[in-house]
Amino acid sequence: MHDRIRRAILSVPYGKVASYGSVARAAGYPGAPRMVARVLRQSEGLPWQRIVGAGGAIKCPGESGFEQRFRLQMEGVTFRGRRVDMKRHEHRFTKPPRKKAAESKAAKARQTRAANR
DNA sequence: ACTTTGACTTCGG
DNA sequence: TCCGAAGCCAAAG
Repeated sequence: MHDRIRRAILSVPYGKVASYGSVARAAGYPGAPRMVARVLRQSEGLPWQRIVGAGGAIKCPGESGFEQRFRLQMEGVTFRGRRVDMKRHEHRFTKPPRKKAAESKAAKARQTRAANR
């Protein structure tokens, strides 16, 4: 399961961010955002700075939070006060490791809607 | 085997 | 906008 989460995190492109919840869902574990955080701490070599709290909030405590913010800005991510400007940098997952007809249909509908919007 | 804890989320006040 | 309570999952103690 760590792998799924890890891959989901790695799939977040440079200059974009994703919420713990999003990553969890994308990995196939909706309702387990806390594990995402756990993986981020244990596993090395991950773009941890791209993972933020719901609404773009920096959840890392102390210095880490400051560093995260700095790194994101380095990637061109803009901030709206204390949070990331999700309107521009929120990454939308596409659930790669999922292949059920119903789900891909739903995903497609979602993307269509997003495109229209 | 039980309780505590955490880089979370959502809902109310 | 900020703070607290409840829900939730897995790893540690």
